[in-house]
Amino acid sequence: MNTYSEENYLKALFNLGNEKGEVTVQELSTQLNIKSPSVNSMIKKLADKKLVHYESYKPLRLTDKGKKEAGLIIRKHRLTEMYLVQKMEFGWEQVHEIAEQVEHLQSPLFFDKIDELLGFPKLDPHGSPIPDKQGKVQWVEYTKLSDNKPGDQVKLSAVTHSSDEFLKFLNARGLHLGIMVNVISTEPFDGSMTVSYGKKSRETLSKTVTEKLLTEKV
Amino acid sequence: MNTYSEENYLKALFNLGNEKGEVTVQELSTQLNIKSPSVNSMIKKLADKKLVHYESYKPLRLTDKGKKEAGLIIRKHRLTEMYLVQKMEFGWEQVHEIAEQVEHLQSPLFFDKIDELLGFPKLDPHGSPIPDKQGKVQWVEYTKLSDNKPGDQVKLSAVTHSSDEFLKFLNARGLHLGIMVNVISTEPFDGSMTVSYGKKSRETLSKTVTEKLLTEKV
DNA sequence: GATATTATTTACCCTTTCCTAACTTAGCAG
DNA sequence: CTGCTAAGTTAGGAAAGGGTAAATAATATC
Repeated sequence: MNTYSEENYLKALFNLGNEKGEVTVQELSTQLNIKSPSVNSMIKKLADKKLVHYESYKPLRLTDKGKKEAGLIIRKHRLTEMYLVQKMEFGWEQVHEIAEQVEHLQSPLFFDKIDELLGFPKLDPHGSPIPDKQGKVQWVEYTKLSDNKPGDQVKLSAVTHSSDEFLKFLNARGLHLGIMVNVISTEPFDGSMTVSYGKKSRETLSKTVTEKLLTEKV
Repeated sequence: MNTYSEENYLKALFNLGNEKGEVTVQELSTQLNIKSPSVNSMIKKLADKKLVHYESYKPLRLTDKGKKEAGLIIRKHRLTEMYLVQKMEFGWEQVHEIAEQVEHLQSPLFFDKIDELLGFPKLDPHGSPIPDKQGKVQWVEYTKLSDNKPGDQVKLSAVTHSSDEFLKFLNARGLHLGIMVNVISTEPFDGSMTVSYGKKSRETLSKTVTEKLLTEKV
């Protein structure tokens, strides 16, 4: 079994991995708020446990074993978030912090029950896929809102960040998952985008926001 | 805030305390499965934090501050157990282990919500009182089943141990909280007791069992 | 009251996971 | 190709929370 700290490293490696699954020591250090020498030594420990591919001065990559274990932690995190929203009346902006703690609980019984009570959900409240019991993630193809063109009509399906502030920002503007968004225009200068949705006929969103929103064509 | 380990010490001190609230190093050591020198040094740390009264070679006692913090941990434990049984379809014999972990979560929001969803319960699934938000326990006066006399009719209201094996033993015999029990006879030799309840007209229980069952006169 | 036993404490050590300071390597600018 | 910079690494150390072995205090027994 992995320690609390090891689990956090695995999760961060999983979340930070680019297309190739590569992560630098520095990125990990920033994400975890742990200085790089400490990260370095923990990575060696994870490499000993065959969870991470490690070569000096090369980017880090999870092994298949590491990916699986990370996936299982993320599964617990996302199942928890879904349970908190669906069964305990929490808002989608409140659940991340609680799930950060609950994900470390060791009780298959507990998470199986959550899964069952939720009817084996495939997505969490932020639209992220819930890994299966083998830790495998079923990737869904989404397009960033920022990559859409004027005239496009898309469904808001997921967000890539779930910080309290960002989700409150969306709440305040009536932006929730499932809503249809029409792209009216884009501003080449700063990448901002003017859209309409629900009762809003004109709303301008900065690129910082639109690139964190994932959409599907309908 | 206290660490995970400190919380376990506080809880154990609370649970082991006799009428005077006294606990020996050895009792703590046994309960926590930690050798006494380690217990001794942790106790000094807790004494520095004003959570425990400590004098060399004297029994240990929680301070008022210590009692309060222990009470709040036990509150989280018992609320969790109640939630697991009432809202998640777990059996009363399954919830202790999960609650041992959940009790360490830091999220007032989460536990307040549980409390609310349960309708502010006063007792957990084993009949133990749930401390209030100040960590205060409302003691209820129960009599051990073993202290009753032949002819007594009592209600089974609580158990003093919640190990999986003991609760399964009770389940197997149809003994659940709230059931009425009639004392038929007691055996002076080994302290065993013959009782009737529900559909059972004769059932003999060892003293080991009857002294773990708490009853009320009706 | 002396001695034997048990409980508690002290001294010292180990592992985990973090840190800072100093060094090394890789990659880029000129 | 040389040297600079940034990223990564090594060395050494601290705090937390465990452990063993040995010393000391309290308690029980004769």
